[in-house]
Amino acid sequence: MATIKDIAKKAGVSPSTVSRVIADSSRISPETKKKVRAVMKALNYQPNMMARGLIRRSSQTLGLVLSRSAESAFLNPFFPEVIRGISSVTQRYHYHLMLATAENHAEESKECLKMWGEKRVDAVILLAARVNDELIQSLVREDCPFVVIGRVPEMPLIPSVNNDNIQASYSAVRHLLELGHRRIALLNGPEEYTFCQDRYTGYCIAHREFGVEPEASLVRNGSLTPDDGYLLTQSLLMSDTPPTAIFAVDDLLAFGVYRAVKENQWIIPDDLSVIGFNDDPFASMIDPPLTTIRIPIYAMGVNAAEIIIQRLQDKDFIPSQRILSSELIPRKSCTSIS
Amino acid sequence: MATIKDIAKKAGVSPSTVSRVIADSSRISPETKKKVRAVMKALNYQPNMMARGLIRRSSQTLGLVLSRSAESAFLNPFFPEVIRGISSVTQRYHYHLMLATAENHAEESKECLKMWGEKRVDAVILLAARVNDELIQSLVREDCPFVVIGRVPEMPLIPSVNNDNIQASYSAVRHLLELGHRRIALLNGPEEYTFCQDRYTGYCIAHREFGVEPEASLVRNGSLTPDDGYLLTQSLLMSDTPPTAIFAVDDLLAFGVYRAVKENQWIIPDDLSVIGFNDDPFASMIDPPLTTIRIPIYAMGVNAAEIIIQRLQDKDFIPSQRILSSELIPRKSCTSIS
DNA sequence: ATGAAAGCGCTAACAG
DNA sequence: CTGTTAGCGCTTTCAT
Repeated sequence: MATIKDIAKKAGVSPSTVSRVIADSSRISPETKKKVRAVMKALNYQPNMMARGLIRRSSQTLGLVLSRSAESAFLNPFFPEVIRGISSVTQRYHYHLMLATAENHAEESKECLKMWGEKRVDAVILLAARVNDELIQSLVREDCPFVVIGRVPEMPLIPSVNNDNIQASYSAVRHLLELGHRRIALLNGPEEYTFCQDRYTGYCIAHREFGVEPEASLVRNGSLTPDDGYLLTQSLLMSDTPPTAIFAVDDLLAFGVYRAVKENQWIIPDDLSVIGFNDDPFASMIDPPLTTIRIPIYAMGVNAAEIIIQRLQDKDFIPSQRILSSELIPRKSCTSIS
Repeated sequence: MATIKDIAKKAGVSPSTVSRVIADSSRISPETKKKVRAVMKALNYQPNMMARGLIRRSSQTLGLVLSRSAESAFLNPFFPEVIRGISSVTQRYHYHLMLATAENHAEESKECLKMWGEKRVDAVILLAARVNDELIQSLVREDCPFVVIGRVPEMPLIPSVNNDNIQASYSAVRHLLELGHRRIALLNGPEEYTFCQDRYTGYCIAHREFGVEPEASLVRNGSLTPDDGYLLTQSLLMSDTPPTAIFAVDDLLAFGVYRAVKENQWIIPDDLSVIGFNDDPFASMIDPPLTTIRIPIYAMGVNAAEIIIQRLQDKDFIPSQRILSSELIPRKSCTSIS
């Protein structure tokens, strides 16, 4: 492996000159540059990032932290898509991406802090389904630049990117209310997830706007799985006054709804309108195609990476909290009430 | 940030002693160790990996390379799952994982070679849907340790992990043949993907074993999408002698088959038996539940990481080619021919 | 059992 | 415009 010294010797200059050529310093004569670059090419020289990073105190690397819980929560489309978004930016800025996975919250924090402490990364991106206050505190304390994808405590200004869960949920429920529905069930995920809290909030706001008081018995929590969607729907349909519509905070839950409905010989949308969330690939394939909400996952990755890289380059860049808007995708699973 | 010198000073020893304590050298007295460790804890010391890596010539990092094309090919479950498998191993061995994504083959190779050339990674794992001979050659030439997930040229012994595509495809088709089917269509993916070639091979072997010559008109290629599954099936069903069974090399294709069949008022499995591949989460949710093949994605990640880390630790460890077996998951989409 | 010194490959004053 | 020098934080002979 050729080092800067090898290049220097072969080109008949000093190592510092080579270093300056690498940095494309303006105080090196064009001829020298050309000569040095020729040698670099000939020897297939590539700077050693450990040496360079050591002195520059930068690894040009971003860490992405996702706990096992986040993986299962955000499930399918989220994970690859957000990474694609992040990568597109890291590539553009010649940054790199390091992944830290963990089985649980404690591990997650440990891994993350370690990456930073060992100087493997210049900053981290947190994929946070729930508020991991402890980690956030530590990161702040240790002076590690970071950005959160998800909702964060509002008081201290923590850079973050999120989709508009409240607004999105509001539009879904409003859509149902406008179709005349008044008994709208909410199939929600675990309460500790911030996006579930937010989607619940949107559900309530829409109701109040239409002068309808949200009914506690119509709000159910479960895990974000088809099985729980199925179970929850079963019990809902069995009740004395079943809902005429269901808003599921995840398409996977909605798929469970479909199964329960079919088993009860009901028809979607005639007997029950359904809206999901996420626009899972299967949402358009199921019968009838599921009305759902599409969130800008790729863009969230892009924004998160941009925020943090900007923060890294401008020392006094003020990182923002960005909220990206989602989109209601109307398909065939909703109808107006007769 | 505390350095080894700070620790040394505070503990009243030399830097080299601290270094030995970190390495848990046997030639340091227990008391000294205890004392030094106490100081390390007090100052929250963490070794700087750039410095350590520079001298040890190792980043303790694995690179994972996946091209844009691979992402869309392996689609959904593959990506997160294989990463989970890899991570479980990297964590165990205190390695780290760096991701390199790219928009195309050329970029992919460039990024990969760069990670290695700059010494950001000690080795790389290739997620290869098609043989990228050029990259493999370069890696060999540059002496970069690597392992491929997918099929590789057999001649030079390249460490790799793959699932048994031929065998898996063979069992699926054999299953159909045993049920009495003789006109079995193959919905295949792009021919350049090695796994598609292999699944075609398995298809042929099963046929020959049953004394049936595979019929060219029953073999169709498309992209691995529901849309192409739909289109291909349409044309198949329209033909004079439609198949009685379809083997789709990906569940996504199979979902398209379902749509076409339904549109033609046929019934699965009564009028047409269907087998998919991958055991996508939806395979069990669709109606009727899809018989499919489950491949050990997580285990493939584990094996790939293990092979390469072993290779890194034992200089003369001979890396193997491992083929992991898949499993036919019988559900409700197949029946014997009347 | 511990310390001193050299150096991994690079950058960045400081000279000239 | 270019070279010399001094480290970045760590490991590792080589002494003692």
